[in-house]
Amino acid sequence: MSRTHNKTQAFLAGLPLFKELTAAELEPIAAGTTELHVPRGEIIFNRGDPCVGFHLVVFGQVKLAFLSADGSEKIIAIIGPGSSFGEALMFMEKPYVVMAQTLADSLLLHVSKFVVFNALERTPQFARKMLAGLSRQLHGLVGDVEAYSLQSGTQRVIGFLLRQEEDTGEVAAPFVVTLPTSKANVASRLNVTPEHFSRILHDLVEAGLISVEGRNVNILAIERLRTYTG
Amino acid sequence: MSRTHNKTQAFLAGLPLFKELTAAELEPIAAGTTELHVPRGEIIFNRGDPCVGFHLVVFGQVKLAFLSADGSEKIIAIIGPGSSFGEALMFMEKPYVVMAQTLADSLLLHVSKFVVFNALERTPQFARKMLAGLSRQLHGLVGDVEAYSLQSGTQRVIGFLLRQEEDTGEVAAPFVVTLPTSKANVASRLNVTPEHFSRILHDLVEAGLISVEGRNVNILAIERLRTYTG
DNA sequence: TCGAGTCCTTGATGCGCATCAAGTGCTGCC
DNA sequence: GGCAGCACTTGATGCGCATCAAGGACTCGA
Repeated sequence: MSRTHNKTQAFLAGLPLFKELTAAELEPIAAGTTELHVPRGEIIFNRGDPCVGFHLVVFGQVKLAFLSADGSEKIIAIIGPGSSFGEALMFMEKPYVVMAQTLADSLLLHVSKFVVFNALERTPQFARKMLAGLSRQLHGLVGDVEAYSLQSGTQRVIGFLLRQEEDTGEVAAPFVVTLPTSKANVASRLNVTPEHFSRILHDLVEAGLISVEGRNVNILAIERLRTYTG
Repeated sequence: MSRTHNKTQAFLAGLPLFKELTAAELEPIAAGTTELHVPRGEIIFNRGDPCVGFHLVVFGQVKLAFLSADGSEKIIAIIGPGSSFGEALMFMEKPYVVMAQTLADSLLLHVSKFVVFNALERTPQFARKMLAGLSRQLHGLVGDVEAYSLQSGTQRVIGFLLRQEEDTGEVAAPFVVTLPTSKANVASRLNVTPEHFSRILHDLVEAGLISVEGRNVNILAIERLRTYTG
């Protein structure tokens, strides 16, 4: 076992996905895993590229997006440390349908399809974890579809702000939410234009529900925010 | 083994999901499976109901939808024979986020969480199949998100018509596509109002690309349809 | 200290689509 | 045969949001 594998294995062992595996089970997985140091703005894969494994974010930030015919793009997910992406296509033997690009200098792990499939044969807990991971992603997408279909842009923005709060474990207003990336990126993630996003924030400020300083959003009246319709 | 289990087991054995399992592996799964004869219009589960297994459609048709605050609904999937639904929530230990309702008299199988988890422990091929199934659903939803974000209503309708053609294995125009359910339901699935859907079909007829007779849509010029923008 | 680049805001205009409101045609049922 | 009820269409109107077009505001490097 090389030194690199040791380090990789230590990374893997810390992730929820591999938590319950023994060192002996983890070792072959680490052997099929490569570290990727990717500077900000680099493309990890494009739509149409073949998928030979899946990715994990150790640190940094990655966006998943598709490109429209006219060159503009739509972000469908922003992936942070501890999360993975690209599993689904690995199990379908299909090329990627979205592109992935770093939003910040990042350390990624790429786990090859081969060792994943081997691990599935041997360790049922790993299969359960993978199933749980895919299920979570599916659940998230269902939520997105619901938001896109049933809610206005304003409601999606409010929902996003409130979810950030949940994630950071805050309980009562006032408190600060920091946008995970630029406003333009968040806007794309929420399926509105940057201009519209700006106007929505403006309206929420006018209504006395939030205040904004750069990427920091102060939640001033969380209950009124929850019930705000515009 | 009861007679009912025998029949259930025969159903299961015919499904892709269980194709590679031996009779001995299938038997306990059949034992945890119940047949549901559900008349058209019946609700199978509601948002918020606990999830204790997943469903398979043997024959009939099921819609998955969420309800908006004002009582209207948005269909996110129309499930036909051989397909399953509700797996993701089973693996997440969360209540349903959508409701399911039959669009036609249907025969469903409900496979309990318990036997699924047991089968996962024992048979890796089954885990692979489940992973593939979830991946396919994820892939479909990503496609939906792309369509909602990047395409117009007209493009979604055209995409839908062309996909029906793929599914039925047709190759060259002219040929007939039959809508899987009422126009209002298809419209909801495509995230447009029934009125708008009607106008879109009207436009396509005017452009000489299709003709419509009830639920049958004649594709007259498939290539021009592919490139039509409005 | 200037200019250039990024990121964001603000305003004017218009399109896509929903909404509201009547129809029309069909099927079934007494 | 006539009426009820559903599925669909057609028309008028308006809202939500994109688009196009200029600005600010901040950071950086020379």
